[in-house]
Amino acid sequence: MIQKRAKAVTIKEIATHCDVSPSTVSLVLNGSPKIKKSTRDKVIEAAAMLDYQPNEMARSLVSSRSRCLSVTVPALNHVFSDVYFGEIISGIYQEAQEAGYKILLDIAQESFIAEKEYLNILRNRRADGMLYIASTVEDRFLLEFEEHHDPLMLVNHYFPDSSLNYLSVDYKQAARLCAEHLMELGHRHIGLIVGTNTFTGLDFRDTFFAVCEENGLSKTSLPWTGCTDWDEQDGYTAARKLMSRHPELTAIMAANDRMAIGAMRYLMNKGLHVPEDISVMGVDNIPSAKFTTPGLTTLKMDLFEVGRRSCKRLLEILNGQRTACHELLEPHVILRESTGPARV
Amino acid sequence: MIQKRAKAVTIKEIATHCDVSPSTVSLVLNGSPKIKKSTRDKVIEAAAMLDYQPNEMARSLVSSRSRCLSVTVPALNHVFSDVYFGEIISGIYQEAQEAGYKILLDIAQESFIAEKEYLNILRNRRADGMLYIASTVEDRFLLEFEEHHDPLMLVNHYFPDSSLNYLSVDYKQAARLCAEHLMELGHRHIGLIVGTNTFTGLDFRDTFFAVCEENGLSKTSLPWTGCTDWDEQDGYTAARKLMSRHPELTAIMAANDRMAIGAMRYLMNKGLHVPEDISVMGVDNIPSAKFTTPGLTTLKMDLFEVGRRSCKRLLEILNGQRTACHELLEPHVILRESTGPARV
DNA sequence: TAAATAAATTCAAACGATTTAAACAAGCCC
DNA sequence: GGGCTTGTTTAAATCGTTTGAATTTATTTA
Repeated sequence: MIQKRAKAVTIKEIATHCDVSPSTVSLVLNGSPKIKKSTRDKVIEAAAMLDYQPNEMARSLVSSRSRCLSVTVPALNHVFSDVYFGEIISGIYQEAQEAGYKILLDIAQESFIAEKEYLNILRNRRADGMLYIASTVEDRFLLEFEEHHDPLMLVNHYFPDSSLNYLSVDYKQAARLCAEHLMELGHRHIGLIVGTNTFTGLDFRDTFFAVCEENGLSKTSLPWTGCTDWDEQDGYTAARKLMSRHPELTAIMAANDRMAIGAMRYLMNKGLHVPEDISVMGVDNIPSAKFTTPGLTTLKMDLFEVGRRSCKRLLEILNGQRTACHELLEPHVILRESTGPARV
Repeated sequence: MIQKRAKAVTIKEIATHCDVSPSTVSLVLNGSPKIKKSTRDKVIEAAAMLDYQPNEMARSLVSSRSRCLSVTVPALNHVFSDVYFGEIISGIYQEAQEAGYKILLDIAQESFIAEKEYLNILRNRRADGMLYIASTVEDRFLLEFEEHHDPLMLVNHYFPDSSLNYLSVDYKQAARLCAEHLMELGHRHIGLIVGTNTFTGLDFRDTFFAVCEENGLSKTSLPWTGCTDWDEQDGYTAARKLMSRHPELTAIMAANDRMAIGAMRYLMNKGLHVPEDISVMGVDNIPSAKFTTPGLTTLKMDLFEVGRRSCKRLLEILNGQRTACHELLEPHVILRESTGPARV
């Protein structure tokens, strides 16, 4: 037994009330200039009085535009609890809201992929466009969008050798900034903790090593540990692994702040002082990075802006003002207390 | 110039293809038992072959159900970045997804309230029901729902003296557990940091004091500071204020973990040791509470479950299996290292 | 075999808007 | 007064489904 709702005021009722046709009401409500002022006023007043709300379903049906955007995130554990995604979604929301669009949330879990829901959301007109945040290297299904050329935007990641639209922080540049910061402080033995399940993660790793080697560090003084969850626990475990095999390390570079925080926790548990004994650097500049003890040196990626601008670009594509988007944003170093000169 | 999309396969095309009427196709696709097996198979095969996807807009229009739920959060700064909301939303998503519902995101910002968007979302059939997470005491507009009796659920908060549906952690019980834990450790001078812009926050404060006083603590040994953002910065500032006026405090109780983390940061900056010099306790058990140094003693609220169950109840209401919901969940103490015996 | 019943399918009217082309009225010119 | 504009309004088609009533076809019964 489905609960029945009080039926809403329709355009037809306004029409009856004003003694005009439904078409006239529609025209007025859509601001057509060809309706006489007196009629217009009459209709507008009636609409306000009856508290008319256009039925969005009917509207979408005839216009085949739902004024909704789908935001999809990978199926990580409690994914919305991750500030990383939160910042991006906040940015997307702001831009969408200003343009009169609603946000439809989705998680790319098994059934989502198996049943091709990622295609269907656009096909069945639930959403006009799609923003896919931070896929993993396994999300190859996204490549299907290449042939279907639906309005899709990859947010803060990309697929190498594909033509899919993306807007992302420049992770190669990020790696370069991190490497340079640590080397300037005299570090020659740096342990890297990085997620290896994203293309941006792999880019970060490869570029980080390349820049270090350019500056004369040897591969053997650059141990690293890969992981997949990108969370505090990952960082904690990775730090333990690195330190047990390489006690000579004077710095740990984590490819995001949550892992850096986990690593820092491990080091302090072991009685090491940060940064006197060992430096720790993160990436993302999440809000809590400012409130760790010591404060975390990190990279500001402005994920909010990444979200906002991705959404803006997608809307431009939907409006035909643009056909593609391949854009990178610059990160910046945020200096705090967790990095210092290498111990001698 | 709006981009035009390749028009999708409709029920009519399947009909032509199978040489039956559109009605027959619809009936088959909705699993009606009154279609002959041979016809049924023919239609199903054709639908699969043509990769048919029902147009959800058309569907919603005729059924006046959108199979969407609106999730609304208060207009805090970058609200989706807050794990508190993230956990709840994750829980809501899971339940909704299993029931075949989509999630529509909203933020209760100025325009949302001024333009009565909160009513319109349900009126214009964008969503079938609404979940409103953690309102503030100022969100009195929600009371309008009382007379309109739309399917609304307040998630992890409530409005006193209203009949609105809610499902929330029991914050009075939470306050009791916290007070008892600290007093068992011998604390007699406890500073409280709490947001005063929510009813649950006010409940927490009042109950906390009541329990302490029941156990013989005097009001003067229980200073407190109110705030509104519930974040690390709030906790940091509040701790400073408390400690400068009341250096005799041996414990600080923060009404959520983010504020506790901020407070802890302040105390450590001042050279105080937690918990030897002063204990700190939080509420929520957010993931990073486990990775602070020292680990944060807190209350597990299971916000994911709060979200999941709120959504479940709302769906029950929508399905007519239930008419109201007023439910409280029990919190539990999570012992870590940030609380210890009061210094003497 | 005709009539009555059952099963399968189709018709046609919604649902609530938008939009194009047609209708209508008024004013002007010749 | 017929023909032409110009300015307003409206009828009717459309969007893609669902659904109760009507119709067709098949099966059973008398």
